[in-house]
This record gives sequence, C-alpha cells and structure tokens, in this order.
Amino acid sequence: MGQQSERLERLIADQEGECCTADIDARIETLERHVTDLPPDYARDQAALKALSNDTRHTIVRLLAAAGRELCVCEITPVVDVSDSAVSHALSDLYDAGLVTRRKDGTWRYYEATGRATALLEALDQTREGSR
Amino acid sequence: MGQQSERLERLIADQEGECCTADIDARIETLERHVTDLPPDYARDQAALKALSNDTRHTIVRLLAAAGRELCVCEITPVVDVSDSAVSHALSDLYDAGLVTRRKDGTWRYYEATGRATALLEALDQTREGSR
DNA sequence: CACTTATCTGAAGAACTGTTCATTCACACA
DNA sequence: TGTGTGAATGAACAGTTCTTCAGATAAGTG
Repeated sequence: MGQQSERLERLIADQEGECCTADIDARIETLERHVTDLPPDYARDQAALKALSNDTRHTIVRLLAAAGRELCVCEITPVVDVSDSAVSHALSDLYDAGLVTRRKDGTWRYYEATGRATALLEALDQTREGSR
Repeated sequence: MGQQSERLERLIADQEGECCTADIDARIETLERHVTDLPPDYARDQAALKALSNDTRHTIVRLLAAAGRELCVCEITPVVDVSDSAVSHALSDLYDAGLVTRRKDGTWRYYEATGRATALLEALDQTREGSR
C-alpha cells in the first residue's frame, strides 16, 4: 500500500473526527485484506470476460446458448457476418477462455457453450436495465 | 443468412440421411431465429464485460464488492498499482458501463459496485474450476 | 479572494486486438 | 495415394486501448 495513503489518513480523520492512529491502521488493514483475498484464478476470469466482450465472439456464444446444444462450425458461420477464418479464430479464443467445449466428428467440428458462459449471460440478462 | 449455407446443407443431409429440403429449411430457420431473438441491449452488455476484463478495473470492482459499501477514491488508489489518473479513468469507464455508482461529498467522491457488477463476479466465482 | 487538496480530463504514444488473405492441416473417400 | 472439403493457423495491418503526463475543475479554508 505504502505512500499513497496520506490522503486516506486524512479521509479517515475527516470521517471519524479526532481519532487515534490505531483506527487508521485498522481501516487500512481491512482494505489490504480485501485485496489479498482476491480470487486465485484471476487472470482466467478476465480472459473469459474479454472473450465475451467482442461482438463476434459474444454473438457466437449467445447463439450456442440459445441453441442449447452443440453446433457445427458450419451452423455458426452463416449467422455471424465475418469470414470463416474469423469464426475459427473466435471459437479458438472462446475455447481457450473456457467458454465453449470442442468435439471432432470426422471433418466436422462441434462447439457447445460451457456452464461458465451461460452463467455470465444469465448474470447479464438478469441485471439488464428494467429487470431486477 | 444467404450464401454461406451450402456447407450447412451438406451437414444436415449428412446427419439426417436422405432428407427433403423442407428439413434443411427448418433447421436454417431455427438458427436464424436464435440470432434475431438476441437481447436488445447488446452493446451495453459487451461494454460491461469489456470494462471488467481489464486488470485495473477488475481489481477495483473486486475491491468494491468485497468492501460491500461505497469507497472513497482515496481508499481505492492505494491498492491498485497505477497513477491517480488511471484510477480516475478506470472509475469513469466503470460508471459508463453501469458497474459502479458515483456520489459526491465535498471534495471526496464515493463509488459503489452495482448489482450488475456483483452478479457478474458471482457468476465467475460460482463457475471457477473446481466449483460447480 | 488566494491557496490547497481531491479528483477529473485530454492528448499522446506504446502495446494490444480483430479481421482478412494465404496457406496448411486433417479427414473421407474414390 | 490423390483429390476435395471443413476447419485451423500465421502474418500483417488498421483500429482500438491503457497508461502517463500536464493541466484543469471544484470544493474547502484562511
């Protein structure tokens, strides 16, 4: 934490009136604990969110979730308005991010949304303006 | 949908054996409906996800969620390892994305995680590898 | 009103992303 | 084993993003 906390000390003094340094230290410690308690697999969370934040990838995941079953690449390509190659790149990114599963069957490849993907979409759906 | 569907027609013929064009059209129509049924406020969803996919912003939101109360900017700055200015930009982005609320009190500014932010974090927490 | 403090804003440049084109891989089947 | 087809990969470039620096606001204080 270090040097940046001068302002914070002033805030706490401001809020709690004349208070002792013990109070200030306790507040700072609590904040620090929040940070050290951060989830372990942090980078992976962000990768999942980033994957879903792109239009092509987001559309693909929405499509897979709506279908509720695995889809062949050739079922996905026609509905997103980019090249085959871009779809392939997108699916690969989604797979790396843990948002889709992948299965081969001959020359066809099937992809399906994971629980993590549907959980994130549900979180969005349930907190869209007007809901909840 | 258009031209990209030749491959799809081959897939369907492949899966359903000798089948009539009616089957093919029905399958294509179902896929198209999934896309037209996509949520309305789509771009806003993606903005929220993108906002949370950055390390600085993600850490800030985790901190706010862990605190469970509004925090002053000066309580946030010390725990993320970037300049004051970057924190300010980050908070502004999060506000635009609907992930935090904002309140003035004199020269202090307070931010708090919204329901949408905590819902997304929960979705991540509940689907982290090992859970669920 | 001048001065300090907390936060915000805009510009700028390095770093990163997303798409396409060209090529390659993998499988099926004659 | 040669050919055709579905899908993946790599390079490249335009577009976007993230951070910092410098300066601007806005509120509190003397």
